[in-house]
Amino acid sequence: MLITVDLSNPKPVYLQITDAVRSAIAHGSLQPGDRLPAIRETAVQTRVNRNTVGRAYLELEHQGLVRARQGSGFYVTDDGTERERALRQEDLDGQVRDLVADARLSNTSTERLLEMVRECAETLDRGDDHE
Amino acid sequence: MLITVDLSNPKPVYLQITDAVRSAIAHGSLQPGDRLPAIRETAVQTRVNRNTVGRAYLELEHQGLVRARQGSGFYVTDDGTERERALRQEDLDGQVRDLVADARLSNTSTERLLEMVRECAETLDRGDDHE
Amino acid sequence: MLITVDLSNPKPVYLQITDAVRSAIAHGSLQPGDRLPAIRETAVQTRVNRNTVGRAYLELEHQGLVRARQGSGFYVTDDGTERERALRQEDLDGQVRDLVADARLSNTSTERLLEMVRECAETLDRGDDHE
Amino acid sequence: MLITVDLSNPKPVYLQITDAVRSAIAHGSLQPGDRLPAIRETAVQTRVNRNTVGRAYLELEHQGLVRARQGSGFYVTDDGTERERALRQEDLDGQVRDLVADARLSNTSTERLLEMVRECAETLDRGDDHE
DNA sequence: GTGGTCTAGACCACC
DNA sequence: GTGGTCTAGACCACC
Repeated sequence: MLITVDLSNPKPVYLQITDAVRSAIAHGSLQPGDRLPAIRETAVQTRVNRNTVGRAYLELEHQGLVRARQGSGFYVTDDGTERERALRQEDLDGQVRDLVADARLSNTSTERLLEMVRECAETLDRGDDHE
Repeated sequence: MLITVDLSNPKPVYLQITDAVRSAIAHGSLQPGDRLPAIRETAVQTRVNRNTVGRAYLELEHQGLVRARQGSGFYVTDDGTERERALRQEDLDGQVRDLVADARLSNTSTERLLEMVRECAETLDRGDDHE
Repeated sequence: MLITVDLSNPKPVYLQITDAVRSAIAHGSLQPGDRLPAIRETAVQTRVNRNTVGRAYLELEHQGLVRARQGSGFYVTDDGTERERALRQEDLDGQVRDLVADARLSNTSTERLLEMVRECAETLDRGDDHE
Repeated sequence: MLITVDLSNPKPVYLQITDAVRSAIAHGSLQPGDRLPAIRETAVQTRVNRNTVGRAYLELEHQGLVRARQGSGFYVTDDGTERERALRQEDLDGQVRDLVADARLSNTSTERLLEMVRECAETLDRGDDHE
């Protein structure tokens, strides 16, 4: 798994790191029992301070996705994959609720909203093809 | 125009106020040249501090929707209605983009996403019926 | 002398009226001893409330430019013309001081500032020719 | 960068702070990506309330010069330097237009106005020499 | 630690 | 009356 960090991105660096790890867990490139890249290693590779990487890993531990083993490293928990998917689904559900509510507030019909989502997805697809 | 504030709503009070005014502008109940209710008046009516209402109005001024006249009040700008509609569309566009991007990150297909939006809208509709 | 009021102008109506009267005094079309148009007359002619015109005249009285005579009307004071010119000069002096100070703050040289003033005046002249 | 506040200055404190930051951006001592001194830090250093500093920073954010990152601080935006220079030019242009227009209203010739500006600048220069 | 929101209350300028 | 500025201090979210 590869972790990339963009310092010009307004998203905090530690969140960029947790997102990268979470994506790897969601995609299966990191599975229950797998070890995360060492903090030092990730710090060197991303040119980020070790404390920042440590904080990102600690955050993942708080979410129950990984577990630290003294002197050994961070490992994806047994139910890490499930938890990750559940968390992600919750986030997406919340976003959809917010979007639908805001569309109401701006007098945008459900049909128009669905169209906007479809168009946006297609634009992204076309962009992906070219990359 | 009526401004209501819900303190249990996680959305900051000052944004609830800007939203109420923006809706009134969008719906035409506040038109270019119209005066907003005075800061003190809105403060009393919503039981919110004057400063908070003032901050909401300042925000609206920064968005170019209203303009303060010293000693007189806040008035909807000449292009307030257009600006309001343009801003609203921008906001929704951004939300849709974020949602679609996040759906990708969680391996949610566009079809599934559209379904989620449709379901959420229907749930809201049913809720509206009962109220 | 003609007083015109533009309701869409952000400048308060009563100030538009005092400005018109002051200009008439400065230009000499209203001289010491001359009577101002009656409040009622001006109100009808400008389609503005009588109270607003009254307030404008009161303001002019506070500035020592005119004097009310019970049951007769408002008259330009003996030293109205001088006072008007002195007030106007003061205002302009203050504006010049502010401008020069602000130019300093924005690293604009005096030469550049003089050029800006000259250009702006020429543009106004050209605009005036065409009207 | 050093921010100084003069309570005897009629200019509102929060604008004195925005001016100081804007000057630092214009001069290059604050560049895109640089962090502004923390709100609390500036508040202590200038002996001004936190809210007032916060309001100044918010103003800068509305002008697109800086951007807040939750829990991290305020950072000069990528196009902050350009925006700052464009805003500054706009401000000065507006002031010059107002001055020239007011000079017309008081029958002051362009030549006389230029002279006033020149004199005022020289007086300021002499004052600066003595300091 | 950082910024974000809110209140209560004072005082001011313009009107 | 109207909005504009400022303080002191509380509490919160994110970090």
